[in-house]
Amino acid sequence: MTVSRALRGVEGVSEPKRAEILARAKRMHYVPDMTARAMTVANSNLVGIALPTLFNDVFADVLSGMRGTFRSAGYATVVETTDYDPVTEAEWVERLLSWRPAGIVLTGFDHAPDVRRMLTASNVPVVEIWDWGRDPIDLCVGLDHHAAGLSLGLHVRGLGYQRPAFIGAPEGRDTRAEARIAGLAEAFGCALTVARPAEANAFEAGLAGGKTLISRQDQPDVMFCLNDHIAFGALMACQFAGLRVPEDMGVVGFNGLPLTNVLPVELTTMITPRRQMGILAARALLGRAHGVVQPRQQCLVCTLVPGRSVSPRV
Amino acid sequence: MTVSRALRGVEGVSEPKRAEILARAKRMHYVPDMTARAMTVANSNLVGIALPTLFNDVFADVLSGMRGTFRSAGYATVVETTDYDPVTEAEWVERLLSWRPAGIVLTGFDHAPDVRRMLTASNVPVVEIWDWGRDPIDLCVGLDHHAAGLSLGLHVRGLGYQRPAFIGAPEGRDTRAEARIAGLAEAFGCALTVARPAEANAFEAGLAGGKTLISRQDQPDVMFCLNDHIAFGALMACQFAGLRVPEDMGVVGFNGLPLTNVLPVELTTMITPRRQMGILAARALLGRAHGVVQPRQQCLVCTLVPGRSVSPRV
DNA sequence: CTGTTAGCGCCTTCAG
DNA sequence: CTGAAGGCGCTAACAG
Repeated sequence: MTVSRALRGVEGVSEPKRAEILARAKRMHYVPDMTARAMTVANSNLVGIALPTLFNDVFADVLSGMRGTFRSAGYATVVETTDYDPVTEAEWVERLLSWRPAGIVLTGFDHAPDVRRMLTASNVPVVEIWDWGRDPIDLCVGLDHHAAGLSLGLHVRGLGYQRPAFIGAPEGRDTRAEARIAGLAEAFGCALTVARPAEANAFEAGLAGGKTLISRQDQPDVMFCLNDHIAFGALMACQFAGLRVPEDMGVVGFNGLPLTNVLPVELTTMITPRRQMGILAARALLGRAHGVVQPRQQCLVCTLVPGRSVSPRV
Repeated sequence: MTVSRALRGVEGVSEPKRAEILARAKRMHYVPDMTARAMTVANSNLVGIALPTLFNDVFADVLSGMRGTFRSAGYATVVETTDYDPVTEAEWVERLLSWRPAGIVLTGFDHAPDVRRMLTASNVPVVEIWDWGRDPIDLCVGLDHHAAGLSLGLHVRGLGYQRPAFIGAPEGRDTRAEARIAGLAEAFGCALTVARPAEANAFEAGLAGGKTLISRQDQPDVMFCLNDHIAFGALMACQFAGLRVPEDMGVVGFNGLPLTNVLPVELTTMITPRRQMGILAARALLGRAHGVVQPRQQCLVCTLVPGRSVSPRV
């Protein structure tokens, strides 16, 4: 018992004894058993995180922020990628719950029906990230994608563009895109032509989507892209088609990744506070786990970055 | 006890009873407690994976392959990123061991001194990936980076290039680069000019490194890059400097990412079997955990992809 | 096929 | 400040 106290750094052990215990533990390479500890305290220091994908650096940034915060608070993180599939997510949540996690982070609001029930029943703190504005299971730290679309749309429309198009992901794979498209449509006062290339890789999807849109009868004059990777592919599609950017075609990205600092044409995009979102989500979860009342929803601001990939129309 | 057997799907429960148990468990939202199970069997179904980074899609590919294999075998994965820091890795290994993992995957051979001792003492199966050819802790599934460098070097030298340079990561951040550089040097029979830009982001590092090399007195005639992202940055540096690729400057990447299918100049690169490496590493670990004897080292082959970013010199 | 016994390693509670 | 008792939820081993 004294050993347990000493190793945990709890009050109530004399200094000499504590020192001796620590020394011996080190000498015999003693490793405490977290599974046993988790069982007695009925609550581990594990946090589960479900992200749609780790490709393209976007959620890798979010994760990086979260992980740093959790780690310095002494929590271990278990990451799963769902590939935007609610069923995968639900299965993972179920398995994760059996580990008695201290908290769970999910991406977006689109979950399998069971998930909400399982989570509320389990009474584990939950944070939903990235999306914002709908009814969260517990807490939410995200972005207003509709507002982001609206803001981008107003900026670009103000430059004189009139025939907006959107390059996104395959149907149902990312509902944030729908909110963004709605915001853009509101800004332009018209529906957008939407390309949903099937390519799994974002660069290739951008290239394919760009080609599709360029070859349309009613060629758009600006292509909004789901993310910067797709925007790069779209830029290349313009180049291959002999279209000048921004004179013949505008291109707009999303996320403000470092990639955009290296492109041949300075990309108009919107910086998403990914790392900060991770940090705030982690803090919210930790606060919640420690019984501190948290705001139910936090909406982070995005920053428009005007580049040369759109310019005033004549 | 019968419940335990039924829920685990073990032999020796009558069909009606099993059905009833499953139904009741479902109805009452019963979730088995993995911490308790892990404690009794003294071995969880958790696999720990340490990767240097999840940015740039390279290790995300490896991870994707591993995860699929582990998942279908019923194992959960815990991923940590070390940012190429052996100390971070060591701390993580220590924490992980307290969860009694079924296995551990590490990247490369450069570990803190403690790590090897802790792992051999713990008797947990270990696979080291990505690198190859040194003395593994337990098992190894990787690439021969020296051979890859040699092969790329011979190809490019055969085209008539004579002044090779390399754009890599900051000192000590990636020892695989050293092996690759050595292979290149062997192919060219001369030392390479090496740029180690400090930029954290690979695209920006490539741009900065390319600029540095281009502005040198003894300008190289070909730039080998640590990875395709850096190669893209280097391509942009050439474009900004008014150098034609491949006429004035050759550029060579590494990894064969989808990105290379979208570049303005078809990039000469080397495909690394990342996903396959993940799958094989996972299989090796699972086999080991089930007592099947595994080859101590597996070396996967890379595939040279000749592109137009280097061409025969006149 | 079903159930009983015992113990995994730790921590809460309560006595010295 | 230190230790003894008991139990967390599960399963291996052993009866019935």
